[in-house]
Amino acid sequence: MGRQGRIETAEPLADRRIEILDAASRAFMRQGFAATSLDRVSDEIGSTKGAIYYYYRSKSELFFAVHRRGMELTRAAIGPSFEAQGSARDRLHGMAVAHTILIIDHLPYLRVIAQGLEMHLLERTNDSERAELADVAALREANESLYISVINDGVASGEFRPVDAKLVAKPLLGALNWTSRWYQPRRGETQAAKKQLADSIADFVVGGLEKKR
Amino acid sequence: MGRQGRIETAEPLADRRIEILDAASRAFMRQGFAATSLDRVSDEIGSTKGAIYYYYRSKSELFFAVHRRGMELTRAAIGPSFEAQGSARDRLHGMAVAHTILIIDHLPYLRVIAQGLEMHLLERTNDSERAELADVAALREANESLYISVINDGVASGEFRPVDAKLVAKPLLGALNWTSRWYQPRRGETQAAKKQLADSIADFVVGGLEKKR
DNA sequence: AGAAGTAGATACCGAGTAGTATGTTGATGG
DNA sequence: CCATCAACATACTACTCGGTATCTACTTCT
Repeated sequence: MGRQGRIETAEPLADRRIEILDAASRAFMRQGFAATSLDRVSDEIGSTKGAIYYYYRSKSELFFAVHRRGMELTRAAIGPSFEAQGSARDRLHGMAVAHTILIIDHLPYLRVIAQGLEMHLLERTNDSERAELADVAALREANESLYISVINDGVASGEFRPVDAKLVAKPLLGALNWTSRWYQPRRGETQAAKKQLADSIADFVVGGLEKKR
Repeated sequence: MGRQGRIETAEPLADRRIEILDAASRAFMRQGFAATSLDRVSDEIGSTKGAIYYYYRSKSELFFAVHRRGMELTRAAIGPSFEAQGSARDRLHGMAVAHTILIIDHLPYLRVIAQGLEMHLLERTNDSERAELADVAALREANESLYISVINDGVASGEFRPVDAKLVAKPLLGALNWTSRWYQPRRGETQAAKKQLADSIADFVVGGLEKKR
């Protein structure tokens, strides 16, 4: 078969597209969407705006692509623990640990998606942008629904207090996502140190649901 | 005594300044700092840029003023429960409830401060702005330290698990602040409904600290 | 070698906007 | 009733930045 000249249906994002996304995520993380110029994004990879516009049709499309990738990374990180066998408590704990370590390891993407899609994008926007926005929002909700589901499992099994899962998922995700706001990368931080941090946070969110007695 | 002609030493922010701040907080909430033009802020009060520049020297100064007011509102909201007599558990619960209700009732300010001072303001900034930024950051830390303090009280009294208070305060505040991101004002929401929501969230964060046993 | 496509670079335009300089109006005090 | 000042409004400037139109170097296929 040799090399594939065709694009796979899964379309694994060409290297250059990822390089641009990485640069964009760093720039958006530091300055936010509105304050980031495409010139600065392209500077980040020693290139010019032309390179970006070759791969993305607009600034918003680039922004959405960063969000999409962040959501997909999140889904990939928490999925395994969600699907694992075991108690709801352990599954949730695993999800929270994986989520937190993901934030540490991919801070730019995760901080950008934690900032949220700024709302002015919702206002004056064309159809294709509106569709992409709905799409990204769906990915976000899909990830949230994994948490809701495991919370409900824990309530059903009696491991957790009887809570409104949809409601409690909000502060739970807040506790996790907040990490992207305060965490500052430490040079040479060991994997064990990351794990310890993630465990602390996971203990906190799981504890918020467990029965007392 | 009649009406006071003098400004109090505490300088309770003249009405017009608050009106401008309210408008600015709404605009910044919707569009973020960079994407909000001062023309739009002044439109919000049926005025023009001139009015804003009469009271504030720059867009950043206005932004800082919104932050400052948000921090002060927060401090005023959580202070009483913090200083109350009683168990650490109850004090923390009271702080979390008050904090959440504050978010609901003053969403624009609280969402703006939850978004954080965008970092590009830190970069190319003059001395006075740098000073204001440090000032607002100090207010934020002061509020956080109230939470840290009550967590430590609970650990000392044995009510809470032995945790690193400074670390655990992060997800705790994340759980609370996140409310400003997902909460959408409900017309005619009763005080009881607000309280119920706030209780759920407070239960969650307190539960994250209590001993299971 | 030539043709055609790929992967950008460069130059430019028009819209939006922070900040400023100056004009205007109503109230106040003498 | 005039001068002054507070509280803005208006007009303008300088600059940034998204988007586009055009140009160029390199590669691949024939």
